[in-house]
Amino acid sequence: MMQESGPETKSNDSAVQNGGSSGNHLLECTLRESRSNGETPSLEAGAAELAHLQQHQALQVARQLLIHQQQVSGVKAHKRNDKQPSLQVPVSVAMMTPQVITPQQMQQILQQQVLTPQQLQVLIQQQQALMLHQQLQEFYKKQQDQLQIQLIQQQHAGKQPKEQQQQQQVTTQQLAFQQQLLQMQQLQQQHLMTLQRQGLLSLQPGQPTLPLQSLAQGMIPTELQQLWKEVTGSHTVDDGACNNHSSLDLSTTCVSSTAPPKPSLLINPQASTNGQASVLTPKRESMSHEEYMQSHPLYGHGVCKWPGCEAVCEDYSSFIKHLNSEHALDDRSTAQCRVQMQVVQQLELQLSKDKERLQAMMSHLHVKSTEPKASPQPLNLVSSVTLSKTASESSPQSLPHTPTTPTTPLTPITQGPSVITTTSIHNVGPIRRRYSDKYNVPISSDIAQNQEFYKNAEVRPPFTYASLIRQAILESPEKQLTLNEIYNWFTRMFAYFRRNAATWKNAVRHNLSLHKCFVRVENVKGAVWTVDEIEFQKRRPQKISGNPSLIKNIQTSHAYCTPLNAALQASMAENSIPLYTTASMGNPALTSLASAMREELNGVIDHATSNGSDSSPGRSPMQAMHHVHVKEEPLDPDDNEGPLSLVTTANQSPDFDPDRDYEDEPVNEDMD
DNA sequence: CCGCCCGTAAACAGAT
DNA sequence: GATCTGTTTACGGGCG
Repeated sequence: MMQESGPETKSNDSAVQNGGSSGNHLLECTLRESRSNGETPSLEAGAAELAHLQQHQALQVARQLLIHQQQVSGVKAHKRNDKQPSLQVPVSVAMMTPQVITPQQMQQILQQQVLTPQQLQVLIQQQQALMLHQQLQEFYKKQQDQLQIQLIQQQHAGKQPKEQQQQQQVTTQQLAFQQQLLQMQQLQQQHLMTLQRQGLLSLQPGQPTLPLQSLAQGMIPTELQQLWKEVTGSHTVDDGACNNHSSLDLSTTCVSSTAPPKPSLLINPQASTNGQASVLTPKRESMSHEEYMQSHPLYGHGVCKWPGCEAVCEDYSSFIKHLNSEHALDDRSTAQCRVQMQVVQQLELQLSKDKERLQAMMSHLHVKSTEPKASPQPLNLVSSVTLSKTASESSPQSLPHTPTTPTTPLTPITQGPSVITTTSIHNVGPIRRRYSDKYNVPISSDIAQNQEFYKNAEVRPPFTYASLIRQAILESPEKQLTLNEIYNWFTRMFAYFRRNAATWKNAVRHNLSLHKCFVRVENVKGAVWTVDEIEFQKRRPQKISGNPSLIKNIQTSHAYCTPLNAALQASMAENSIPLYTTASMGNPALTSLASAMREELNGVIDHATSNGSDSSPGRSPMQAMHHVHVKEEPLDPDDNEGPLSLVTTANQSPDFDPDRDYEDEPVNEDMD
């Protein structure tokens, strides 16, 4: 791991001359930056100076809020790098440099493999936040310039008039400034709110300050509160320990932080006078021990945060009193606690699912995660995901990755996000039929479109051996292959066939012999196999082509033909969690999370009316999947044409080493 | 229930 | 003799 945050921070520190040794580096830096950007060094007019000071203070407060969101993960990781080493470096890099990372830089980071999936996610989110921040700063700068121009104009033009006039003018100016300040603040608040709603703030894995309650309060209060009321009937009772633990568990699970839970980012600076929030602000040092101890995860904004309670408690002691009286240990609170645990479990599950997804995505991009993987033996994607009937105990370790990831990536990253978002996911349908034969092109187009996916994810292709063999032969220049060449095609094209060689090779031979469509042709140097297309077309009578119900045979039998999204979808479905996609970046539909929890708790799946969205091609892959899952859309045999944008290189990627001895991997390797 | 398809396992034989 | 190649049989699951 590279440790770039150190020098970066130091340079910033040394540059700060204005006595701001409070450790608030980012704030200082940002302010310094803004100052150096457009600020006239000296404004002599007293009133104007005052106004400017006010403006600056307001800006400072506003910026503080903005910067805070970056600080939370960045600085904290920096300060407690002993606790969060994994998050420290890249995040700090991103945070210390108030710039949006260029695609090249991002790619470099990816290629250097310094990012864990969590870090990557954090980074992306922070980049978005940063971009917003930059836009805001531009706006502020303009505003500042405008203000300064006005100030200077006032200064120069106001020399001659009477003092009274001047004062009046100053007052007017002040009012105007204040209005502008207010406007800016409001704008900033709006941005913050937007960020928050989009989950960019509170869903950051690196942000240790937003446990579930914060989510509930800050994000979708009505949803969650109502959910609680629906589930629990009403509210009351318990000592809060259980709930507390659940939330803490969640937070620690998510971000490995021991920081006490705190309410979500406070928009209103006034609200920061509430003791809890001070942890997030530069005032933290000044917070007394007593105040700190009064930061109860169930208490915030003068309200009891026990789910469904919302009782107003004037102070901490009254809250404690309320807690002990209303939320004492009894059946109801125990039940609530259980529900809360379920909520937390679902969130954790969701997290692990997203981690898996990220892993698969990164695998697809040939990016090896630096995240430590405890399991030495490569776990099949399918086995780890699809077979997750016991997904609740699926550990993040069982993440799918490709141990046989080719050593020479063919710059797949340059293909951009469209590779992963649209194609692989859409085309590799959840309830994938085994494309055999008759469906004309699907197999070739599917393989071509998902080439990278199949090459790197150990997912069984949803085709029969016969179809695959035929495809291999037809892809060859002379439409003929030796058995060994067929083997090589399998291992080259599909990561899945780099294991259990004895099994699938036997199957290949079996199929070659069994099906009349495969014709063995004696050659000078041995024998080659060709395809008798007529026989091949004869193989399957017409009945299949019009029968889409075959599509389930894989999922229901061995569940090995379901590629990534299918697996995830299945896994999510099994756990009644709809996928909210973080891959779509920007709108992780939190309402769906709430509805997911509701479903989980009620044991009812009723998504059909969730958004009433039709199956427009513009929907996200996950939405599409969800749609499929919910409505059991019959799969059109031609459905794989979809909004595909992945056009992987038609030529075969040389990222597979045919000399490598894939076939000698022990068969029992996956017998775990 | 039957027949078909498919995947898997395995026995066997011939060639290298 | 070991391995590869090719054939054949058997079995079980899914599905119509």
